[in-house]
Order: sequence, then C-alpha cells, then structure tokens
Amino acid sequence: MTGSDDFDAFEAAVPLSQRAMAARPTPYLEDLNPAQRAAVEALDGPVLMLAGAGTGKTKALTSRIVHLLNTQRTRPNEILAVTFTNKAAREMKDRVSRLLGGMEGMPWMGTFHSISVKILRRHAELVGLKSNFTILDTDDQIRLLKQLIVAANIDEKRWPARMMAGIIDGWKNRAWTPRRVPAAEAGAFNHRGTEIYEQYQDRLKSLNAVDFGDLLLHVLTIFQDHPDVLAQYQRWLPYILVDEYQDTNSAQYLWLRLLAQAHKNICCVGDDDQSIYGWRGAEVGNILRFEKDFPGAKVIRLEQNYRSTEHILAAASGVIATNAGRLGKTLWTAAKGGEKVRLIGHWDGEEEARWIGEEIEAMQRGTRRMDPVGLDSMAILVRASHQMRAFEDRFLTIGLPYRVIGGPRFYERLEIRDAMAYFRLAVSPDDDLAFERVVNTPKRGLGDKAQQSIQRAAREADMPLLEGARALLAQGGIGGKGAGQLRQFVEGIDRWHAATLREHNHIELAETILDESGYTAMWQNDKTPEAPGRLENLKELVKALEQFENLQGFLEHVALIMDNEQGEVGEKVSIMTLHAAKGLEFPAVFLPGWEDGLFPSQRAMDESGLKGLEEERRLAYVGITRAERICTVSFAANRRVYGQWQSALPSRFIDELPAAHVEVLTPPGLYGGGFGAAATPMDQRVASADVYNSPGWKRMQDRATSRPMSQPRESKNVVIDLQAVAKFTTGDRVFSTKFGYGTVQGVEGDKLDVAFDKAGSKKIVASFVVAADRADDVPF
DNA sequence: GTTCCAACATTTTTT
DNA sequence: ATGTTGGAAC
Repeated sequence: MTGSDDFDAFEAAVPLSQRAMAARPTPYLEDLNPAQRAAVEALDGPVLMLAGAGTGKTKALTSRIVHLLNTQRTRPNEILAVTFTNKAAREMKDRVSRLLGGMEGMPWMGTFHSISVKILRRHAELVGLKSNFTILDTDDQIRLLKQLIVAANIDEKRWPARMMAGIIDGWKNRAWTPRRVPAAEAGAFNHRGTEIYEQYQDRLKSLNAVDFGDLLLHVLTIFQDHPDVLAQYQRWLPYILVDEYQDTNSAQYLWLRLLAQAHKNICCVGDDDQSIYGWRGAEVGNILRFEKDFPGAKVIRLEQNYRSTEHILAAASGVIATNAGRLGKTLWTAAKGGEKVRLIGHWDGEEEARWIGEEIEAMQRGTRRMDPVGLDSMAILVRASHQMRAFEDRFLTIGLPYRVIGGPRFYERLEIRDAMAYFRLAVSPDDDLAFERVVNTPKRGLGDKAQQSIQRAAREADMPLLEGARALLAQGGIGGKGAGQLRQFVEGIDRWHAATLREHNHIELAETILDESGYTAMWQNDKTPEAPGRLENLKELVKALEQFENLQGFLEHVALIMDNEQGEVGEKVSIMTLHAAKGLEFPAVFLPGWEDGLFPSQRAMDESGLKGLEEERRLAYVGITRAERICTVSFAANRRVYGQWQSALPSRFIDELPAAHVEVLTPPGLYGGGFGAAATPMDQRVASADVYNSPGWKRMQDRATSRPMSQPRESKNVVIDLQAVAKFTTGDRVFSTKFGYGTVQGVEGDKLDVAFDKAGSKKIVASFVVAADRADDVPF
C-alpha cells in the first residue's frame, strides 16, 4: 500500500483556520476570461461550473487548484480532485504541475475508483474485507455469476450471466446494496435477481474480492455506517473538485455529497449538453439539480468557445436546442466566418466511405478554398463501431494511413488476461478465479471432470483451489495423464510464489512463469494467423513490467488502469466512435452515418424513449463540437449491416441543423444527393418508403422463395434494390440523382412519380424510371 | 478430453 | 458478415 504516508500527513495537518491567507502574485489569473476568472476565484462554498464544449474547462479547473494553493487556503494533500478516467486525471496532474512549475504531491487527485480503492484498503475490515482484497474485472465477474446461476438451477441460456452482471452494475450505480434493492425490482432476472445479487456479494466477500461497483459502494457504506470515519475524511479533504459532473451516477453523487456536506466547498464542472453515458448509469439529473442539492450554489457559465468557428458552433447549438430540460448556455466565439457545416448524401455506405477517402486526400493536398490539412488533424466519428469497418476497408484499398482509437484494449485481450492470471497466482496463490482461468490453459488434460473434483475437494476442506488440488493429488484423486500435469502446475505456482517473495528480478520471473507454464509454447505452436500477434502482445506485457518494482505493484496498477498507450507514429486519420471522441478536438471532422435508426440509434430510442433520443442528440452535439474548422455530415440511403441490406431516412438531426449554417454538397455524377437533400431546401426534404405492398416488392419476394433468405422484417423503410434514377426540379435548377427508395408503386421499367411530402404537404414531385442496373446488389 | 459445427448476438465504454 | 460460445460427436 502506498497511501499510508498521506494519512499520517493528514493527522499532522495544521488546522485550516490557523493558516494565513497571504496574497501572492497570481499571473495565471491574467490568462483567463471573466467567466473563467470568476469560476477560479469563487473558492468557498458550492460552485457549479457549466463549461460548454471548447470553453477552456480544464484551464479553469487547473487554475482553480493552483489558486487554492496560492491563496494558502489549503495544501496539495487536502484537495480532492475527482475525474472519471485515468487519462483525465493524468492530464489534470500534468497541467497543474506545469502551472506550479514542478509537481507537488496531490495524493487525492484521481478517478472515483482509484480514490475509493485508497480509502477502502484503509478501512476494508469495516465491510468484512481484508486490506489486500483483489479487484475483479468484468470477465471475472461474469464467470463468478455464471457459477452462481448454474448452482441456482437457472437456465443460463435464457438468463445469461452477462445480463445479471448488467443488472447488478445498474443497482450498484444506484447505490443499492442487496438489502436496499427496492421491491419494484423484485421481478428482475426472472424474480431471482436479488437472490443472486446477495449470493454474489457473499461470494465476493469470501474470495476477499470486489468488483468495480463495489469500490464505490463499499466506501459509501463505510461513510454511512461510520460517521467518525466520514468526519475524518471531511476534515482531511476540505476542498473538492469534480470533473465531468454530468456523467456521475447516483452512487458517485452520494459519495460526493457525504464528503462535501460538512464544508460544502465543492466545485463541480460539467456540461449537461455533453452527458452521453446514461446507459451506464450516469444521471444528468445530478447536474440539473445541483442548485437544489447545494443551496446558495454559484453557477458560473463558461460560454466563450475557443475551438470552433461560428458556423460549427451555430449548427451544434441548433441541434441541441431541441432538447428539453437543459440548464442552457449560449456559446459564442470570436472566430467569425469559416466553412459552413457540409452535408452530403450517398447511395450506400461504401459510396460514403469512398467519398470521404477522396475528400481526405483532397484536403491533404489542399484546395482552392483551403490550405492543406494534415491527416493527424482529421477524424471520422461514427455512432457504432461496426461502421468503422467500411472506412478501414476503403482506406486499406487506397493506402490511406489511419488509426482506430478505442476498440479492444490491451489488457482485455485473451492472452494478456491469461498471462495476468498466471502473475496473480504467483503473487497470491489463493486467487481462485485466476486458478480457474489457467488450470487448463495450456491444455493439461484437466477437463470438466478433473476441475469439478478439484472444486469439490477445495470446498469440502474450505480451502483455496490450489490447496484443494494439492490435497487431491496427495490422495490420488486424479487419474491419468492429468495427474502429472496438475502436479507440475501446482509445483510451478509454489516455485513462482516463492520467487516473488525473494525479491527476484520480476521481469525475469514473469518470463520464467510464461515459459515454465507452457503458455508461451502454446502460442508458438499455434498456427492460426493471430498467434504471432498474441506473442507480440505478451512481449509488450513483459516490457510494461519495467516501469514497476515488482509484480504486485504492476497488478494493482493494471486492475484500475485498463487503458493502453498506443504510441503510434506517423500522420494518420483517426477513426473512432463519438463516445471515444469526447474531450478531443480536430480541425476537420467527418460525421458519417446520420441515418435514423443508426443515429439516433433505434435501440436507444426503443429502450429509453425520449430520454434516449435526447442523449443521442447530445451525442450529435458532441460530434459537431469536436470540429474546429471543417465539419462534414453525411448519410447513405442504403447500408449493409451485419450482412443485411437496410435502407433508412436521413437522420432527424439533419433536419435540426440550422439551414443558414449548412452547405449542401452535390458531388459530380449521378450519385450523391441521396434523397434530394442536395437539391432541396432542408424543410422540404423527406422521403417515405412503404414498399411492402408494391408489385415490385411482391415480385422480389417471389424470386426469393427459391433461395434461402431471411424473412422481410417488420420495418417501415425497406430497401428496394432496384435502382431508380430520378430527375427533379427546385426553383430553376434541375437535378438528377439515384434513389434507394421512395413511395414506389411500380416495377422495373415503369415510370414512377414520387411525392416527397412532409407533414402532409407535397412539395416536390420527382418522376423516375425504375432500372435494374443494380440487380446484382439484390440480396437474394 | 478434444474437436467441430450450429446457434447466437452484434450501440455506445470506464473503472 | 463475423466472431464467440455451448453442446454433441469423436
């Protein structure tokens, strides 16, 4: 444990009242605009800093910390500064230390989870744990739950462990211990939810383990049940700062409220318009209610945006304005003019990827209208990760360098988790979950039967699995070739454990463990294409050990910090999800896939209704505001999703973009313009698509019966894979375009009239001929 | 105990 | 389309 000195420092801390409030020079204040300055100087009492996108939030936050120190109000170890991610914590630390000219120890700056671990290690016994508890990740959590579910005789097929894990996470996010789960939730998980939850918590306790949710929940329990402990922390931590307050869940909110209720020096920073984590328990309500929760709170709005041009800001504001129940901000910028937000429609997803690829290359070269833009300055932000594939495929084809941000993280890879399990066993041989994970990896001839015997032996004698296995071996309870191998495994663990105690070179030890266990050999003998990559990853893992003094230290670190530093070099376009883009900024941003159902996501709307839609809209807001100078929104009429063709209407968010700040692009050729978006004013653009009853659809269905196909699904918008070429007129201009759908009433060869109507008023009529030139695209 | 195939799911992601 | 997983066949 590293934290004990902090606690001692607290005990010795001079009471606040005795500290002089000396005025020292404050050059950092000169750098701030009036709102930022107000937020920095309001040091006492509750403060809500409402910081819109790109308004210098981190600057204000870090300056505030420096100001707290500089005015001698408090000392570095008395400031509690919480963030959500390790990355954010790291950035804050860096910036504070830069302002201070050298780092002063700020032990209480970190994520909710890392700070909770620190507190929990100190008081573990108050919730029935030992101070050296292990932290389980999602995978361990699910395996444990699966055991309980099977033991409870529940059909794991119909009621998967993953689902139960989700339910438990949700409950923990709301700070509900098994006893506090409200009666209304009794029906969860086939009426067995609370029962399993309780068993799960018991099991964790007996394993001396906690999951991520527990870190907060246990601390909360301690604070609630032991007022003396709470009072101590309130005294130790007289100043509290919270970043990204709009993303706090109920448990975090309670955690903060308890700590802050004595001195009320809490400064929460956030933006209700950027709350995009509702699906993992974040409560926008926390930020909306702040003034009620903390009476007399100062609310300071940071509204000057330093990131984006006028048009981009106006477009984002226009979209977000549709949401109800906002605290409300009016962002403005001194940067007038610039490019309007560009909007373009495509025939299908591949076309969209092709166009964006070409556009990126053009921007890289520079055009008449703009100077060259580097690849590092460009990003493609998608709603769902499966959208990335089309871009990767295309960019590989044209040789455009790209990097995918997010995705499966290093420490979540199979081989890394296996290796970590070996390390965990070496450090604490009693770690049953680690034991289970690797007893038969690589294959040791220990299948279900053998493992069950080990489990039984261990449970009967109430000992860890390793000891159970040892006992079983002693009494000859395991037969065949498995016995020899299990003996080797057990002896190996003993040997490695002894080595960790002898302060051996831990890097060498790690290599030894992986070699002696046969794990490295397993991948070396594997001829599948991914094996070499996995071996590479293992090498990287061992390399990462260099930064730590021993295996324990490394494991502790990894349990909480599951992110990977990809120190990739070279100019590359970034591809990531909108969620991953939060907090980032790029001169040029592409926002593809703005189609109803994809974005806003159908599922979000089905599951959370209007709330879900509003969160999607905030996501759109986040997306647009990532852009500094160029923002390109696009959509496609047809898209292949999981091997199925789907058609969709342009996203309703497109209609919400204020027309005055949007430039509708029409690329050369027949493609583009999708539904007439390129040609018609925003308020006139619509398409409808009931084709089920059309002869064309009937005919396609007939054709389909001869070959297997998926049933046409209940959907309003259905792809017609016959291509329609349309001509239509707006004002004095005539456009032609290709359509994926419309109100189709004919078959191939027919002349068709399509009425584009919005809210019943028909405004544009396009006549077109249904052609069969895309017949090979017909999915059946 | 291992291998193979059919069934299944597939928004977003941190700790 | 694709990758994972559970159960049956070997």
